[in-house]
Amino acid sequence: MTANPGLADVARRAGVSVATASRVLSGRGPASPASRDAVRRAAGELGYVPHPVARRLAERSGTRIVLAVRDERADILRDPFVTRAAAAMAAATEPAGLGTALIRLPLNAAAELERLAADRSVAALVVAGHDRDLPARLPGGLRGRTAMIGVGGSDVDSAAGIGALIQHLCATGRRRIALVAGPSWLGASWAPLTTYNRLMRAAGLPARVVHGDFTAARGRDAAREIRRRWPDTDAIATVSDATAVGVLRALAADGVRVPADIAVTGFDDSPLAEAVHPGLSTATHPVELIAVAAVRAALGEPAPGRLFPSHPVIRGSCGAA
Amino acid sequence: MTANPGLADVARRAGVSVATASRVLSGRGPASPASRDAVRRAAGELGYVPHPVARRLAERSGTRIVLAVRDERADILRDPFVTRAAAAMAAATEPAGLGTALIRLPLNAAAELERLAADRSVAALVVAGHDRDLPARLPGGLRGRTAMIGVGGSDVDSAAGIGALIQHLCATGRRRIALVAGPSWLGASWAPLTTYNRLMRAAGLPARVVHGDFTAARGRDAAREIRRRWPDTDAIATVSDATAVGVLRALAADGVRVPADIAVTGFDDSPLAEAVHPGLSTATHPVELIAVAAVRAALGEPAPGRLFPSHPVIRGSCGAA
DNA sequence: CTGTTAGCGCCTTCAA
DNA sequence: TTGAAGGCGCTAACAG
Repeated sequence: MTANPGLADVARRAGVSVATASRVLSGRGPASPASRDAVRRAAGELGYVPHPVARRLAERSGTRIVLAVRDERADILRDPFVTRAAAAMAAATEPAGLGTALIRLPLNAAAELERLAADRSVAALVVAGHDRDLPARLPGGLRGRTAMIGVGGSDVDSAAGIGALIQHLCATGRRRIALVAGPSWLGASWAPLTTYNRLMRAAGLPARVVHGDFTAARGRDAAREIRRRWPDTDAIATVSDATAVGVLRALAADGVRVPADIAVTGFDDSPLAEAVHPGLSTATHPVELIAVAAVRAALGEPAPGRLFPSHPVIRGSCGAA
Repeated sequence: MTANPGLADVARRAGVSVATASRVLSGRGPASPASRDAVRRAAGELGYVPHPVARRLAERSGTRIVLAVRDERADILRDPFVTRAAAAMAAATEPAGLGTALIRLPLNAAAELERLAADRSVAALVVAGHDRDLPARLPGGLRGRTAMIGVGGSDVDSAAGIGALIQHLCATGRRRIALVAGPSWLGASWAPLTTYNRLMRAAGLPARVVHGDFTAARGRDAAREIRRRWPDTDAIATVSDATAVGVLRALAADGVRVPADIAVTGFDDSPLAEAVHPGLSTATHPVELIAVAAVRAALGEPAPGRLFPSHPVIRGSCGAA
């Protein structure tokens, strides 16, 4: 077996020029059915495999997608949400001959953004955990090849998912429902919060909100704060499984029965949800679909959608009172 | 601001040829101190950023590392271990201008391996979850640029980590210690198992082994099997947190107290371990370090090591009897 | 619709 | 130690 056949070999065997072979194989320019067939057949017979790197160089398009996670925490790249998204992107970029790179972007990182914009190996950028005004501060060179995960980009319909859980709580007799919301600076916190407020108002129930941060530690504190401020609370909804786990731990430690005394719900449907006892009622978070949609959007391909459904998963933590 | 400066611009400004500029900036060929300085300065003043894609094309080296996970389960790419490893690799490849791609490799996947070998965008391959004989079946083109994660490659010192947990069990008075080992076909199952056997023999204790598969469901069944076969068991060690969680669930459901009646240990120090109640004693699994070492090894760079330490993390699940 | 001709930006022999 | 020249493999104008 000789070295890898190149486009020239295919063209020669098909009796056409390299330009025509290129057009056929890359699916861009025009080509007659006849030469189309000839090229395809020749490529097949030769076992031709295009060289993605050469292709990308010629079309000046870069060979990798960078997932930039905006967060101040140094260990954010180990966060389960981030690893799931990065892995999904790495899987999604494989068939295209591309790769995925992962980077943390401190909130104030203009220099890093400039560097990414100047790096011609970057085909596209996907940003997660952004605030509202990031798009405006994006270097010009990145515009048109950047997609967002979260508010304003590919996102989970957290309002629907958490809304369904809250309605389930109402339907099963809970009347004093508190919410551990997300951090107020994060855009993603807004939808669940307004949904909660709307549902409480519609049902004539009081709104009881404290803010969390997606950690179990804060969930613990939040649970205690809620019980101190509103002792008759009979349900605690949260916006992340990790937070809900913290709530469960605090309630168990304080001798509160779940779900008999207080029902608890999470969000994400992570492995945690079915590991704890009682099983945590939660709602799904299709991170993989979202990540893939963001990749396609960033590459300028038709994306399969922007808002992905979240389905409630009912387990023991919000059973009958 | 003009377009991105190229090597030619740098060379012109430094008063040397592009060849010399290339030698200096790529750090390969010889170069006199004088031209070295001139080139470096020119590059700095121009804000020169090399084009990784062009460079890789010229040196025929590929632009991405592929992580291939060998498993029959279609959803293996969502496994927390896999996502952690993929994310770590995506982070590790970023500074080099490379990317990471993720792919599942069925056990019998010669064709896929051939495809990877023929794909010139693949700089290197990292294989996880392999069996012993994979290296021998690797296509020739992949040899020299493939690294393994697990037995025979970059791995966690699971024998030490799990050994420490078992010794802790012994030291705290456990005498009937069972092990839920890994699947027998997996090379990684061997080290913990032999360590367990050795420790039991040394302590004059009976060996009680059943096989698991890293799932909670199997952990449940394994716990029941153990209690049926050896009713006086007072500790159950496992080789994964997920399995241990299944064990905990089964014991709780059957009215067995942990740790009073039976102590339980896991492995991985995953988020599950501190979410469950009682907290799961486990040992750390430095997946990130392992993944990075595998990347370096696959790229032919000096790797920081092959066997990474695992430290026990003691929580409530193996407290005093 | 097709072929010719330049690149894409860098590396690397080779002779000097 | 240096420079000139020829790739790396493919795409993209531009005539035909």
